[in-house]
Amino acid sequence: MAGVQKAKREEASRKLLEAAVMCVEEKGIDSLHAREIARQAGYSVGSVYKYYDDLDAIIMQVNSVTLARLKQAIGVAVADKSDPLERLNALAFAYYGFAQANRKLWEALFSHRLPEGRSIPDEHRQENVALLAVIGAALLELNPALAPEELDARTRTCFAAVHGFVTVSVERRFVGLTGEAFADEMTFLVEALASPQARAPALSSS
Amino acid sequence: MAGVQKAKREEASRKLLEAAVMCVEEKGIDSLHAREIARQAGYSVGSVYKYYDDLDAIIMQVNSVTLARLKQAIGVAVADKSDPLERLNALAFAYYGFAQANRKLWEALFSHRLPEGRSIPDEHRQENVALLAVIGAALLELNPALAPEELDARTRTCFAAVHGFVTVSVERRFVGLTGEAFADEMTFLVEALASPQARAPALSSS
DNA sequence: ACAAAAAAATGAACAATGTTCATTTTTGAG
DNA sequence: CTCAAAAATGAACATTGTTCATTTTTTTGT
Repeated sequence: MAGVQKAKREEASRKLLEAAVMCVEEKGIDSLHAREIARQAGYSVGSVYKYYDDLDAIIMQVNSVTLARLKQAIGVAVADKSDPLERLNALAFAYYGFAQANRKLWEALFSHRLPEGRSIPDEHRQENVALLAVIGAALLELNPALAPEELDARTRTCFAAVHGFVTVSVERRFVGLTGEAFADEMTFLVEALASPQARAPALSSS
Repeated sequence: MAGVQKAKREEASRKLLEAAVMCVEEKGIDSLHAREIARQAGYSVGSVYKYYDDLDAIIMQVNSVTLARLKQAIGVAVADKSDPLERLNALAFAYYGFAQANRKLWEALFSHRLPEGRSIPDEHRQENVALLAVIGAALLELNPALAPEELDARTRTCFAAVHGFVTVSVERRFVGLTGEAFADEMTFLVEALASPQARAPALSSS
């Protein structure tokens, strides 16, 4: 019966990761503890460290799961939109909807800072690039004259601005906006960002 | 010699807070430890808990200090600008400059989530209101037709969008923009947000 | 000025948690 | 079937937040 070891390895790391995701979903990243992960997965503490270097490594994997789910949610939201502005709007609302519906996972994704030396794994960067590509494509449609570097910069700007808007809304750091006002503002933001060429010329008064 | 106790109390809580601020500045919020605060302040661990309920309480105080400094920096940057758009731009760049120059304090300000039950102290909200007032005033000048609630919502939107742009840039979560491209994008963002009335009418398609 | 009470300060102790590793249990190869 | 390799365990250690009995300092009443 060869192959049992491999199966065990895979099952263990999978179950541990699933348990970690559940922990974060339920109690937030600050309550993610090795012993609790082990307990929920049905293993002992030691096994956690057999499959993951440390808790930071697990958090990164949890964040990968979150990113995959986000990508999925966004893909669905954008799928049937042919108009680029409409697509950007759908994207922004999907982003917000995901953050709202997966608050703790989403917070973990953006609030976790890794210790001094380590940097974000390429896998994460790649996931983000995929997300940015959707924005970039829509912006280019709306704005065919943009040079590649400009498009790239603008894409990041748009993402960052919407990300900030969503963050402030979701985390309720300040008084949040009510449903309708929120939607109006989000739409305003997206339109303001999306179509710079439609703007009146800048004021000449210095 | 009455009054020694009061002086001691004040000195102790001040020194402890100063030590905490230094700890965060140097090593970041995740390395803020009660024993280290006590050591740097010249007290024992117990005294930390005599003057502050727990580390969360200290972090809040540290964040208050940061907010005060931010307010100061912004006030200076905005002081001599009479043109509202120029003022908004200066505000945004000052915000970024502060975040960049006080990275760890700034990260502590926005990455610290308090445990489930507790909420942000009114003092913090007030500090933020002061910041938002500067934005609101400029927006109103640019856009006198805005009703109070609209102005309020728009103010928060503008703050949140710039905040997001600054956050993404400062935290280098994705590839950051270089100096000049950054400044261009920031200016674009501020202008796009500031003058909605100058925009072309929304597309009627759909 | 002195003694007792109140306040300030201490640091040992406890609990929770990240992490390691010697030991035990399970699996694979010959 | 035997034994080496892998998987799994859980005791043990270090760090850290937090508490509290004890000690030191200050105030108050006489």
